[in-house]
Order: sequence, then C-alpha cells, then structure tokens
Amino acid sequence: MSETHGIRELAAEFGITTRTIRFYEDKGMLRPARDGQRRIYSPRDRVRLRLIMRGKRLGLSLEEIAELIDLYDVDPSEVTQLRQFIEVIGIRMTALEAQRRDIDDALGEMRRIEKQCADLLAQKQSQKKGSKA
Amino acid sequence: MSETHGIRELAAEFGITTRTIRFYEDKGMLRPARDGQRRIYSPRDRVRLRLIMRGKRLGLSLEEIAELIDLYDVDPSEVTQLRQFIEVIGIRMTALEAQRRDIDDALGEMRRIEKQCADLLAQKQSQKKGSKA
DNA sequence: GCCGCCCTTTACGTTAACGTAAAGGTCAAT
DNA sequence: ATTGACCTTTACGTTAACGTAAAGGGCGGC
Repeated sequence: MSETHGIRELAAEFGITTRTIRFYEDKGMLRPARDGQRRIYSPRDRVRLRLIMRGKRLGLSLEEIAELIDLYDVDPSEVTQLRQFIEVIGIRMTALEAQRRDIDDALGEMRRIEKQCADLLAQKQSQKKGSKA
Repeated sequence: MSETHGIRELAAEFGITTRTIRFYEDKGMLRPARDGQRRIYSPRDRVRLRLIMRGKRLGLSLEEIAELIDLYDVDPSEVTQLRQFIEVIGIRMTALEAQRRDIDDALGEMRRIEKQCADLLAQKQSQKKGSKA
C-alpha cells in the first residue's frame, strides 16, 4: 500500500533522466525522503513532479515553476499572506489567460491555413480528373 | 505612406533590444531590406516579428518558431508538399490543444485555491468581528 | 569473492538565447 | 571639423537547464 518509488521508476514514468530529478531537488523543488542515502519518493513528490512537468509544457522557467508550486502549499494562517497570495494568483491567472488567447489565435490561423490547403488540394484533384476525362 | 521602420523603432515597439532582432535575422527568421548597410523593416517583417514573439510567449524554442513561421509562407504548388503541410499543421495543432488543456487545468486549480483563500479570509474576518462584539 | 545493477556525490561540458563590449561607418547639426 | 545619434560587424561573456563522466557505496545472486 505504501506508494513510494525509487528515482529510476519516477524518471521512467515521466520520461526524464535521474539527473533531471536530482537537479530539481538541488533547486529545492523536490524534497524526497531518504532510506540511508537512497531517495524515496512519496505520492506527494510525484504530484509535485507532475506540476513541474506541466509548468515546463507551458514554457515557464524552473524559477517560475518553483514559485507557483510554492503557492500550492503556503500555510494559510496569516491574513496578510492570504491577501498577497490571492493577488499573486490573480496575476498568474491573467498571464495564463493571455497565453490561452495566444493559443486560440494560433489555432485559428492554422485552421485557416489548413482549410486553404485542403481547398487547394481539392482543386488540384479535380483538375487531374478533368485532364483524364 | 511607406510603412517601413528602423531597427530601433521595431525594438521599442516590441520591447526587445536591437541585438535580439539582429540575432533573429542571423537565425534566418527575418530578412529585412537594406538601405546601404542599414536594415529596413517592412510591415511584413513586423508581422513576422509578432509571430516570433507570440511563439516565445507560448514557450516555443526559436527553432520551433522558425519552422512554424515557415509554414505560413510555403508556396502551395506541389501536392505532396500540401499533404505533408496539412499533416505537420495537424501535429502542431494537437500540441497546442494539449497546451490549452494544461492551461485550463492550471486555471481550474488556481481558481479553486483562490476560492479557498477567499473563504478562509472571510472566516477570519467574521471571527475578528465576533471577538470585538 | 566477485559481478552486475542500482544508487550516490562531485564536477566539468554543452546548448540556446541572448548581453555586452570593441571598433568603426554615416549623416545632420553646431 | 567635431560632436552626437544612429547604425554596422565581430567576438567574447553569461545564464538556465540540464548532459556526461568520474569515483565510489550497498546488495542480491552465482
């Protein structure tokens, strides 16, 4: 039942190298338990790694990702911290929404181009047919 | 009426340095005209630069961006090229859609956390009031 | 006891995407 | 003609995010 993993397992699961995982630990983004010297990764560590990978897919730097992840486990005891927290999250969300718009724009253009190509293809096909008939 | 620009203007408009613009040219991503030695940027060049910046916001490497931009001005004369083209665009679109999902996931989580914080804040406020009454 | 496999730390190497500095050309204004 | 504001090329420097190699410990199997 104890859902723990070795570093090699985790690396395989995420398609990265052990070096990369240790590097993220160096950067303070992971804090696996230890069995002697060996690193032991809990489900919680896996979640963190998943968040890191998603951040990378979004084009964030490791530094930005670290900040974001830290957001997830701020202890919500101080009110001023909570306020700042909400503000930071708001900023981040605005950025993400802008990125979403960028993606939608790009997708729109690509669909347009794709259609143009398809139309051109159809034209050429009918021309071919015509030449045979 | 001739909508051309010097390198300095363009840099200011996009919030980047002239070095960066020349760097992109080195990489074959821009091909400004010349007046003697000076670079002259056409509206077309500006569009390209806009595409580059958007690609960067999406976390793409300059190499990926260059490929994508080249997609926009492939000459659609060969049918096999058109087919390949449509395929490549499809792959790119799939990737962008995945990235969109990542963003939506992240936004969802952040909204959840934001709400949690807001609720906590509200709780603390009412507690404060209660202690004063 | 030794082999092979996994793990560890330490440290130098590499690539992308520029930054920064050096050395110089051009042109308008003073 | 010299200053200042641009522009140019060339080239070395820098940072992030790892890769890669060296040197070694722990352990189950033969």
